[in-house]
Amino acid sequence: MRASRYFVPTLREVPAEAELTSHRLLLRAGFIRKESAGVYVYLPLGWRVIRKIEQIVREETDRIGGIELFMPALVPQELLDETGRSGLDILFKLRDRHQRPFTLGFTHEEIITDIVRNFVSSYRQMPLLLYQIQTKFRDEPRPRGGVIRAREFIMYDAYSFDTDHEALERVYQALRRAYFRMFERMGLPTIIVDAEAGAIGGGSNEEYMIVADGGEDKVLQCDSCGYGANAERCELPDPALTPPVVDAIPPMEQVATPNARTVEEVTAFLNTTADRLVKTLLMRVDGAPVAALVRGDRELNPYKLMHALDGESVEMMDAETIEQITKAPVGFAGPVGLPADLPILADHELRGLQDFITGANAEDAHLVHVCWGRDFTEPRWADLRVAQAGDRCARCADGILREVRGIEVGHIFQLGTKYSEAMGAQFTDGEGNLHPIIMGCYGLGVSRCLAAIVEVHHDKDGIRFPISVAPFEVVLILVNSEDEAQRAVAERLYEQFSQAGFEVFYDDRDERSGVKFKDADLIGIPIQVVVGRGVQEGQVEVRLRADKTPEQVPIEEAMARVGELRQSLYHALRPSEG
RNA sequence: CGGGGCGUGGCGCAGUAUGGCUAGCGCGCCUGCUUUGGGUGCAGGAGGUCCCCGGUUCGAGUCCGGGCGCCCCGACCA
Repeated sequence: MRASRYFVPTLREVPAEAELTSHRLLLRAGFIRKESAGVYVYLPLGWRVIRKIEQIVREETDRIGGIELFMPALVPQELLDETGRSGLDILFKLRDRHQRPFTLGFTHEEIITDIVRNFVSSYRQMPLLLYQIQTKFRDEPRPRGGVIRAREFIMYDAYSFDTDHEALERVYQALRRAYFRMFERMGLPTIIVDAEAGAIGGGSNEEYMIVADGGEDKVLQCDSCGYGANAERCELPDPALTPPVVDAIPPMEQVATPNARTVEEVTAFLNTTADRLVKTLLMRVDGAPVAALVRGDRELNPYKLMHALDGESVEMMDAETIEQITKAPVGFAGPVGLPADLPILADHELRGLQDFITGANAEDAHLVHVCWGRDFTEPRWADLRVAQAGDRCARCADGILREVRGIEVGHIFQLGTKYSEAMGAQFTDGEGNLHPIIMGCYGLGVSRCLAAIVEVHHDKDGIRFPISVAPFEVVLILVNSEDEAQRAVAERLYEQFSQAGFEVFYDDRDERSGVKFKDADLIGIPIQVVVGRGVQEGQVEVRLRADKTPEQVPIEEAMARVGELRQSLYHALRPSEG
């Protein structure tokens, strides 16, 4: 491709809207352009990268027997009604001329299940692994970081259909390995972590994370066994604390704490520390009220509460109900004197704590010297609090968790029968009995990968693309476009490289060399061939974007040398397993 | 949804407090000359509903009211 006839709108100055490195570079290098909040144009260079990512994902899925199809972006709302997802607040909704409601596809479990329930009815038709690469629409509350979190984005989504859980486990593991291969080929170093399923639901699921400061997710990782989990999921071990002896503890007493509601206010007023305090959070799990207790300096993980009760949804209780149940304004709830039928769960860390302070269920009052077992029924113990850096690992004896930021680039789920049961997708087994199909789903953010790649591979001058996903493999820079000798050599090399099947971007523009060098570095094409004054001695310069150490090469050997470099760059990105 | 910030040629910004003539600057763009190994220099030029609507005023980019859009932090998140 000749730069003089291509479309690369690079910018010298960074648009004020961009904060994140990858966002700034993608805008400056002319890869993307914002159309609206979270809505982007992929300009020619950006689109080439997207297509390379797609191709890698295709190859790796096809390799394990995946079959590509393409589903509509317009999803009839009644399909989502079947699974109860039509009310999600992130849906873009619209109506056709007959007022029939539609949703723009935010993920495609319902569509694929609809297809499968109509065409798959026998165990002989499975296993089946279908996938697509398509635009997804989600009306995110807060789009962020360019294409990191967009409202319209490109996603790969695969769906597996099997007759039993062993087969699901097999295909899940196959995808799990295929994902690692995909990310390695893109030059993305990922870690895999346990995760929450969110609105997808189903059974076990894992996320692929790129460790990067710009990441949105908090990830905890064990320094010893490597166990990793999204902070919203991360298990903590039961510290198995021995309860203190209650005999010597003074009787429970109510003290006035005027206007002291928050942990900070109460501890300041009573001149104590937050770890002497027990927070009582009133929640609803599947709509049913429940009280959750965590130490004053800890944070409740609502998902853990939900899982402890085998629930499917969790929310904070509204203020009105709280006041009804505690007979006090919000901020003074405590476990003592709550209705007998209200379940109370406590974080197992609290087992080692007696003689604590807690809300009195009365306005402007707290209780001190409170003991469970003595002053209220012993609660049910569970892992309820949010994990944080420094906590012990739940999976090994002596590991300590550390915290990193991560960009979620993939998420794989064992769905089980959640969708097949809701939508009546059944098959007949060898004995003629009907069963719900066992499903899995597997998502990968294609456009988010573009941002993640830049987030990982850049320096002060611009992007440094791994060759596998670079918009072009080689940039050919004609230093002085007025110099006939240089131009002749560059034209000849361009011709040869193109003939030989290299993806070459030939900067033949009538610009000063500085402009071309700056642009080449910004755009990040991995191999640079500079045709400059060296042509007088019959030489051109070959160098890598990554280190820019120049190498003088005779013109007639340039292509062979570039070929070697190209091969070694691809070689470095070959997948290590599977 | 809560908090903060912003909206002026393609990009980055000044001007707004204290209303006043043809709305400025840098980059980019066009023309000519110049320069040609890291965003050259000089000269000339084009390009603007000052986010929108309404109001106050002799006069509004600037003041008042309402709305819209965008960014960041948090909540949320597939």
